[in-house]
Amino acid sequence: MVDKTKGPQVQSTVKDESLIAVRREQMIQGAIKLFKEKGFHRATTREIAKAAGFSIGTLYEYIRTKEDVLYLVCDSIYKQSMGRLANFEIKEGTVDDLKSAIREYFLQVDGMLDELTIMYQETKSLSKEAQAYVFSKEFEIVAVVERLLKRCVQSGEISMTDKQIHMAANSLVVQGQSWAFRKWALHRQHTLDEYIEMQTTLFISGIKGF
Amino acid sequence: MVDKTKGPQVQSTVKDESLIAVRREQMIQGAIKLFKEKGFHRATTREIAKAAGFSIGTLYEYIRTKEDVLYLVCDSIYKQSMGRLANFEIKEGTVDDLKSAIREYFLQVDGMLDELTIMYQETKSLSKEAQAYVFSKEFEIVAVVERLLKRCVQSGEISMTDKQIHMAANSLVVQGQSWAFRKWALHRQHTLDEYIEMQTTLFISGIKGF
Amino acid sequence: MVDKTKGPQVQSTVKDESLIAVRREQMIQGAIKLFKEKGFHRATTREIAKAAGFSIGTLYEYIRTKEDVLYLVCDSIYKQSMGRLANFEIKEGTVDDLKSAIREYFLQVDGMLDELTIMYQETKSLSKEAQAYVFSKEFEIVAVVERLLKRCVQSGEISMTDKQIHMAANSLVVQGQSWAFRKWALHRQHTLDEYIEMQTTLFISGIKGF
Amino acid sequence: MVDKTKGPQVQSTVKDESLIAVRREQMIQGAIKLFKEKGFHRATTREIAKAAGFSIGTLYEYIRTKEDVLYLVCDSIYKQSMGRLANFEIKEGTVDDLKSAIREYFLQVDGMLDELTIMYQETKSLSKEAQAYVFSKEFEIVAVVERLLKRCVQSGEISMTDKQIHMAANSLVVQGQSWAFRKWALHRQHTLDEYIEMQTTLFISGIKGF
DNA sequence: CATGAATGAGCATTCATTCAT
DNA sequence: TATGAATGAATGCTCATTCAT
Repeated sequence: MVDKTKGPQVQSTVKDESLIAVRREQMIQGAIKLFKEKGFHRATTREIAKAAGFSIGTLYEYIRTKEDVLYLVCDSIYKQSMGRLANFEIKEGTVDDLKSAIREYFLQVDGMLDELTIMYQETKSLSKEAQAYVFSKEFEIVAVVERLLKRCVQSGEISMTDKQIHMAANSLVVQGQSWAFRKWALHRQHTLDEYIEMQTTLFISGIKGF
Repeated sequence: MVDKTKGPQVQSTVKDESLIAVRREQMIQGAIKLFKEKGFHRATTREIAKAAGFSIGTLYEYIRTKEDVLYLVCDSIYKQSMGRLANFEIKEGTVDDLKSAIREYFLQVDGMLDELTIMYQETKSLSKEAQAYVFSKEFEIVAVVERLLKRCVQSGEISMTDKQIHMAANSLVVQGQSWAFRKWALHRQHTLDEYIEMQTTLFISGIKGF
Repeated sequence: MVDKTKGPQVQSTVKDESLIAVRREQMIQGAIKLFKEKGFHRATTREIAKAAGFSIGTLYEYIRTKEDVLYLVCDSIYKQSMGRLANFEIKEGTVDDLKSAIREYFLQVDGMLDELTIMYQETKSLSKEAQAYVFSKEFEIVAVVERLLKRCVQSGEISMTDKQIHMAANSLVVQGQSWAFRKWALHRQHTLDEYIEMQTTLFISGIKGF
Repeated sequence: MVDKTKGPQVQSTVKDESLIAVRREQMIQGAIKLFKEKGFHRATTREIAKAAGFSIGTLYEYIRTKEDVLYLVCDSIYKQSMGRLANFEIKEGTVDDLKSAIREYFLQVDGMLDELTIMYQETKSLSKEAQAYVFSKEFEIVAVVERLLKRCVQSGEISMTDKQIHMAANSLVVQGQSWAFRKWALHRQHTLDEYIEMQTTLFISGIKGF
């Protein structure tokens, strides 16, 4: 049930669609590496082109403005995380399912630490339109968790109102993301497994309190 | 027990310390307003000077680089939140104390929504040195919560290991901050009171699970 | 007695002369349309190619530089006006002949308003060499008028020195062209017929004053 | 009776009005020299700044876009010619007055050959708004001549309708300007005095024909 | 011959910072 | 101390031209 809504499309003067895909992928990978190092604002278009492996002129054959690069990067990251989240859906409504879903989610976050950090720090540099699209993608992720919780409620294992579900889902998602954007605070004190275990306990006990 | 560690000092060609204080306060207030609107990178030094109420020349009498302004702003915001957190300390170790501390903290966050958002989005633009200082301030905030939890453990009301305390304190702090940086996701669905109540339940039940 | 002097030749990698002629005609028509709208400098080679109906690569099979396009356009316009002027020659030397020649010339100008405006505004963008050629074409047009006047002098209907003839011929040509390049000043106040009539009176009475 | 209508104002970040006047004058003089050589499009802003005697940064303290420079140049040229035309007005309505006014006008054109050529070639590069303003200045010049002719009609020395006056005034103005923009065709054949004399005869005899 | 992707020199414009007054 | 004019390195973006397919 992945949302197929297309966000604002980035224009290209190149016609060959598959070439566009290839070049944009190069661009995105180069840009992610660069943005990690210096952030979006300090990265120049020339550096982005170089990191992507082509010239500044070629870069602009595939985008219209520098902001387009950021948008493509953010879009790509979200698509990547949504892709990984898709298999959460097939689970039943037991608490054990929830636990393994949480584990799965945290593992995914851990596999995309830099990407998620970029997303968190640079989204505000997008146009309002692009921001809205990125936020809609974030909503989808929260919605996945909400659906998991609803299933647990339906199965009678836990009891929560819709508001509580919405709030808890947001909390869990944020908690996961904090493993990325609070690296400096968390990674030195906790291993990923420890952290997952503790977060799972905190969350499961927490929602049982409702 | 507020930490008095001074961070990297910002140089000024002006000698009158009280004048420096006055001008920097003007600068910080103007800059916060500006950064809210356009972010640090898009705000120009001229605009900052204008927002502060003096000329670009005067601005540079009180700072050395544009980054200094951001540093002063971040420092000011942290000092402000630390000031408000100070009274948490005087509480005893009951769960009710903890609950009211949580409420107090969330109220504080709600009173500094824009400031905290700026902090979250712009910290990465600081020099490594200044970032380290700002992070140390963040650690202090977490430390306040850790101390609260420890007192609860000491009073026997709850039972947690040090690692769990560290992790839970971080979680709570992040959860509070998310009220600021996930405004778009949370404020339309929940009132502040609702949100505090749910977060409190989630957290208290959660840590009781340890 | 049309001058057959060839101007600087534009190189092409294509060998089929008739194909060259076809493609260049497409190019010239497209370019005229484009230059009307945005002028030579603001029109890109891509746009020229598109307006001509082929790709940028093909465009460059038939020219060497963007300036070549302008040259071909200017050359084409002059050839067109020279072609139309050719029949002036066959007239005798009466003032009535002169009058109808003037009318004919102004009608021709009116049929090439946009083209002449392009010529007037863009000639300076040509290389010195190409400019010289275009000027030589302009001289030919003036020469046509000079010959007309000379015949009137020979027939005894009017009396003018060579210098006066040269100057009057230039004046008439400019006056005609001004119907194109001062459109904004003249077309709202005068119909073409009115204008021709007044110009004819002014000119004929004028030269009779010599 | 110089028109004092202000055209679109060019913004400056500099506050000192008299300094603005000085720097813009430097800019205009440098730009005229440069535009003479290479035209507006081929002149870079850096070259303009250099020709004006200051840095690129300073240039942009006094204008907002490159087009502003062209506008300032055109405006300055028109103001200059209008200033010189002002004294035409004081004449009476004799044909001799007209003759000396014509002479005066042609002398003025001769003193502004390059400037007028720039005007003729670059006006089209201005924005529609700026173009409209420049055209209105041109209308004023024509209007001066119209007034001269009207006075001659009133004094009974010649007889012309309003339409004829409008058309003749335009013709005379164009004829004068052609001394500048057809330099290559006229200056080699005629001295200024010769040219003025012939043009005067042509024009006076011409309008007497109405 | 035709195509269109690739190239990079070149350009307008911005903005942090300095310094003479 | 305060001011604001001057500076020029840096940057996003364009576009004429080339060349492999």
